[in-house]
Amino acid sequence: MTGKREAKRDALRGGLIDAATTRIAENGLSGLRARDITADAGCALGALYTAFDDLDALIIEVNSRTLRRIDAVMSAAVDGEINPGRQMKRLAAAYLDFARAHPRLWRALFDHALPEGRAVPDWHIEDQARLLVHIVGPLEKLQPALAREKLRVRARTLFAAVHGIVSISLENRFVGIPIDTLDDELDRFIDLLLSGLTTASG
Amino acid sequence: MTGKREAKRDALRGGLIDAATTRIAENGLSGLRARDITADAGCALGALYTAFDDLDALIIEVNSRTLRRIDAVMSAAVDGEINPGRQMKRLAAAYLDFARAHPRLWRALFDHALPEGRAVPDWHIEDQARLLVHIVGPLEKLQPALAREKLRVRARTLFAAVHGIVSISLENRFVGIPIDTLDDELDRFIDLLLSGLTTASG
DNA sequence: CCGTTTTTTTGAACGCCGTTCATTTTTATC
DNA sequence: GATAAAAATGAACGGCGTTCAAAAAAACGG
Repeated sequence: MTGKREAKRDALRGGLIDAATTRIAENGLSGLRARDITADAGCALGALYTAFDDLDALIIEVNSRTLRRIDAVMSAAVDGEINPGRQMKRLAAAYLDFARAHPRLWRALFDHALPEGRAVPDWHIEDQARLLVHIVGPLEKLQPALAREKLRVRARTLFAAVHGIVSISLENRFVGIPIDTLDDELDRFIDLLLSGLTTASG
Repeated sequence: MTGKREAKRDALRGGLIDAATTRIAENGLSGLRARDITADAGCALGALYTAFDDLDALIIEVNSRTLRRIDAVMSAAVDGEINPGRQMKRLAAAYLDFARAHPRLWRALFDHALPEGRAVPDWHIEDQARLLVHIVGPLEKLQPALAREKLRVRARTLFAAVHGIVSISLENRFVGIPIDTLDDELDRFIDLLLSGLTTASG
């Protein structure tokens, strides 16, 4: 029974991730406290540091889960749609929907920054990069001439643009948009991009 | 000499804003400490709280200054250029340039969030909104049919899109772009928007 | 099963942070 | 220059992430 200890350790890690996820979803990243998480998870304060290097490492786990959830809704969004333009629109709408449904988990993805020197683990960068694959699909149908690497960069640019719109809207920066016109506004914006993508050569 | 006290108070406020600005520019918002600021400004720790409600209020002052600086470079960017499309490109380039030249001050604008309940002062919202005016100018030449309110919303959307691209690039999210291709990539993106803006009716 | 060793868990304690407030120092008034 | 009003001071407070000596649990040999 060597696996007994491993299982216990994994259960502890899972419980802590669950507790942290709930706390972030309810109070946001800035309201996250190690003492609250461990109390919710039913373990001692110090236990957190036996399961993770520090609070940042735990947050990265939560964010990784969130990215996988977004990955799933984006996959579902394009399912059954062949037209690349409409795929783009569905992807943007799915992203907006997720952000609106889980604003604090979604914000935690971008609010969390490691202290000065430390680097984000490669596997978590990979979690992020996976989202771009959804954009690359329709994009290469719209711009078949684009080379592989250019395609990745362009996909990131388009994702970033949509993210910026969703982000600044949900944060209510620069005077708020009525929330129900946001869907339309984003849809119009994708139209704008598609119009450019189909006429320009890249 | 009733104004003596006011002058001293203003000098203290100014010194603290200067010190905080330098600290943020060098170490970022997360490395900002009340004790460092007051030491740099040559006053006691408690003095900060006689000049400002709290650290957040001081940060808002720094951010307000930064917004005015961005406002200035955006004004300068369109100066002498009449073509609205080229104005758009210059505005985007100016924004990117500022962000790249002062990354930590620029990031502080978006990283700083007040604790749960508290609202951003109206005058600071106004500082933010002023940036959008620069976009509204060329945009209404490109889409004269757009109504006043729609114009403001659309300007915000375009700003947000550009901001998202700059933001995600400078933070090196989703695998980094070679930094020298970022200018090109942003320029291409504005081309895409312009192509859409001039063909679509909005 | 028990005694012994090894591993894991625990939570009091540490150092650092923003903020406060009794005290001291400076400024204003007569 | 004496007195009153205002402002500046920095030690002290409560709360935070993190550590670590001590306690508890698990593993092992007989």
